[in-house]
Amino acid sequence: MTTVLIADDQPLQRFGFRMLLESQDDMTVLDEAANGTEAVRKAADLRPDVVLMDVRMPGMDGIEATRRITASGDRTRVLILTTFDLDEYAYAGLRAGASGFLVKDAQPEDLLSGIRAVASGDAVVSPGLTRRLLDAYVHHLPAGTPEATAPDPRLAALTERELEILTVLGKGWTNTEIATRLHLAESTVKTHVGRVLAKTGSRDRVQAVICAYETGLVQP
Amino acid sequence: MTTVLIADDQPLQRFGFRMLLESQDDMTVLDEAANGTEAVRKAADLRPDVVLMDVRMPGMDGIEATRRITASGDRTRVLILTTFDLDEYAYAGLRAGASGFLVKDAQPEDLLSGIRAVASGDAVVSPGLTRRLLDAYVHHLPAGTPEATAPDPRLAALTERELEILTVLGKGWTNTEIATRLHLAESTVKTHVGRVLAKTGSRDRVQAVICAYETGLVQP
DNA sequence: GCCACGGTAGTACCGGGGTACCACGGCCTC
DNA sequence: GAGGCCGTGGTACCCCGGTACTACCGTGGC
Repeated sequence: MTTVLIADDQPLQRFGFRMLLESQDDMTVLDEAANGTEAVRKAADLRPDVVLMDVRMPGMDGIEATRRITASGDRTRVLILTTFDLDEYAYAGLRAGASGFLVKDAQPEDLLSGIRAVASGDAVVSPGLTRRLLDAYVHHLPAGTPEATAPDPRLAALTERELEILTVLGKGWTNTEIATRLHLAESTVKTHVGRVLAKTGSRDRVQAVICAYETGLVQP
Repeated sequence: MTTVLIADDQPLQRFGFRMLLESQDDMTVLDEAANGTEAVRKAADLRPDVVLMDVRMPGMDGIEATRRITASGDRTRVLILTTFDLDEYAYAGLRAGASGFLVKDAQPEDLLSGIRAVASGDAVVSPGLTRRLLDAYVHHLPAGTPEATAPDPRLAALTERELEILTVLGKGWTNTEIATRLHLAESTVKTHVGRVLAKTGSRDRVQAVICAYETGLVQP
């Protein structure tokens, strides 16, 4: 069950969100807040999974409230909602620690799936902003990916496929899961896993996962 | 009306996508392709608004096909679909010019709204990847993220002994090793491990180790 | 006194994981 | 064409890991 705190200065807006969220089996609205100060206090009090945060509010605004909530150390995630997808708001909100940024004219389903994604630790931003973020990101990293090609000697002997297998081992997948999701026979998976263990000097998949973390192939 | 070309080597998968898309009033499937070469040819021929592109295909893969399609100068956008969100695929695909990257286990509505977003020039990536992109992006900005993670709630329920067990699980120890090195009976170790798994929501010790890394209990 | 909780330990059972081996097609390089 | 590497698949076997119970003993709180 995902618990939500709604922070918005417009009662009618809050009502709409509450109706939408309460119609879902897996969501419940803990409380509402009409400004940033109230949002920070109630977030600390109720420890909701997600705070639905409006940007423009009297007194403390949503950005500052987001900063304080994410700085508190609680697990609470903030999803910022605004009427316009002005970049200044978005970037400021994301730098303040928000897990997402959606425009209010999004489809209800988008809002719901956004809340679910944020609650599970993922991030969500509206498509228009994604485009701009992506451009900025690709522009910032012209050549390679963060971990372009593994420099760690322990992974040097691994083939592409074996690196792939090691990566999904790092996700905690079982052999049968790997088989179905990669469209392979389980015997093939076992062969690959066996070779990964041999080449990385791991006794079992647990040590292989540790190896994956230590080499930076997968990251927490 | 958004025109779409479906590129996937699995006929059943293509059929599913076609059924879903054709059920929408504003979409039409121009044609299908079973590999990258075919996708490039048909994209140049039919000039679809969007190409739904699978990554893994025999012959030319989806990444290379994406590169050629976006390099052609046509207005055609490419939305990459894959079974799992391995970063290598995502980054490679996005660098190849794709406008989006979604995992196949996404909700049908997410796929549809993704196609519409891409067709209108926006970009879409799956929530999990958004998180990582965002982290990388924010990390590149002057103002850092206040990611001060206090003791993770997933570990809150664990007793001292159980934290100890989880820590040595993170070292890759087997049950018998834990037993001898901590001077316990193996049955006791099993009891502890079982409780750790239950409390951390892990299916097996592999997932528990991942949890240990993600919570920062053990570090690479 | 009693109860809850944490740590310890036991038994029984079964499924998945890991090993050892073999095999075949595709691709590359001599 | 021969050989090697890689990815794929198969069979057979054994053991560890995980589950589902139950049980006892301290300690601390009411």
